[in-house]
Amino acid sequence: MGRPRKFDEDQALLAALDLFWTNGYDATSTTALADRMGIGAQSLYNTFGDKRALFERALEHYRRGIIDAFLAPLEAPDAGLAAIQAYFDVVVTALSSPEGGRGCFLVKSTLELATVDAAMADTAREHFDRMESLIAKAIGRAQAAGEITSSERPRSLARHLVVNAAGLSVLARSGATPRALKDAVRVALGVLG
Amino acid sequence: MGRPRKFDEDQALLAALDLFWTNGYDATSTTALADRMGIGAQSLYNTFGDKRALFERALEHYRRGIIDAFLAPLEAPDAGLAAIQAYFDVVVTALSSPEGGRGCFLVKSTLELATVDAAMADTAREHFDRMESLIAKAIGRAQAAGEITSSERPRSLARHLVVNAAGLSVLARSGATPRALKDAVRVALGVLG
DNA sequence: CGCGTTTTTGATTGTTCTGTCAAATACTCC
DNA sequence: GGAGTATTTGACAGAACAATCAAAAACGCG
Repeated sequence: MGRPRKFDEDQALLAALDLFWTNGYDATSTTALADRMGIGAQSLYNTFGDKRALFERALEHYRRGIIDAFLAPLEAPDAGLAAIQAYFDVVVTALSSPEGGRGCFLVKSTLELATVDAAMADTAREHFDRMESLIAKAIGRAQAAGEITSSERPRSLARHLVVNAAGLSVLARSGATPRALKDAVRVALGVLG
Repeated sequence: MGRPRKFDEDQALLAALDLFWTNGYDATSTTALADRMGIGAQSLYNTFGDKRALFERALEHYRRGIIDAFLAPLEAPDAGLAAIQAYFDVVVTALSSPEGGRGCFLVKSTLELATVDAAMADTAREHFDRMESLIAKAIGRAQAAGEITSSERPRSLARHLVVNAAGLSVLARSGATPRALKDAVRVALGVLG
């Protein structure tokens, strides 16, 4: 039924994510989006609704596709110290890649939109809460296993690590060297003892 | 000579800063700026050049007026551990205020513009380098004085604290509670030993 | 008072923005 | 092969955008 699509929806979504990621929401025009996605304006609106809906689809895609992959080690039911270290290793490696200077898309979007857009603010809070919770659980297990000697509450330590994860994105976007990021992470993880 | 200005330049600049801070560069229209500054469009262009120049004036004002005040304790020639603690105390307090949820204007601007604007990228790098350097010096003094027991290099510890300072802005903007921010800072400063 | 100077005012430029319209096109099902 | 349906195409509407123009207004100075 109907004329078939000439483009792949996921691929177009990835192209949109890429553009939003580099330029931000406001600085990305629907024309530039359609061009980069390789489709016409009407196809964009038919398929994704409007610019805002497209952005949310892209952000959702990022959360499910990229963030979830990063957090995977921490989702394991027996995640402990090694999972935390693995997470930060992967993050620093990603931020050190040629494209890594863009930092985390969710962090960028939060800073651009959270003060004026309730949906974005909710997404941001949800994300950071989830991270804090995952890390806190891993820390609790690691403390029980004696991998971590710090007697701080798991939640406090987790909050510290979440702040560090977010800060890394900012520093990466401001041109910090991979060496500087590694340095910061080593010290940050040092508090676990 | 000539017709006198009806507005105060610094006051107008503060209004512009406030708007850029809340909405970001791209999402702030020149019309909205002129309205908030209480002047006509032509006065804006006469006085500040164009939107971009106005933004840079606002950012400069922020750096000199606000950031410098925050960093003042660290500028003292004998700044040590207490100065570092004082800096983070003030930052957390500011971020916990009603308006603090906006986070640091420089951090926000960096994430919005640094990947597409070389001048902004330079400013960001310069700022974080300066912070790192100031904190590293204070740490060096504190280590010499025995206030800090960590044997990590001052630069590594400083990098860690810079990442934390940046991360606090992100978390504040995403709605983290003052308690969470304090928690994170306490742990972050704990590495100094 | 009137001249030169600077700012304000209000209209207006040309561009870009998001989103839509109508017609042409390409498929499936009957 | 024709009917029905969904997509593409190219043009385009209306609003908002950054920036400018020309004339009126408000001062200091002679």
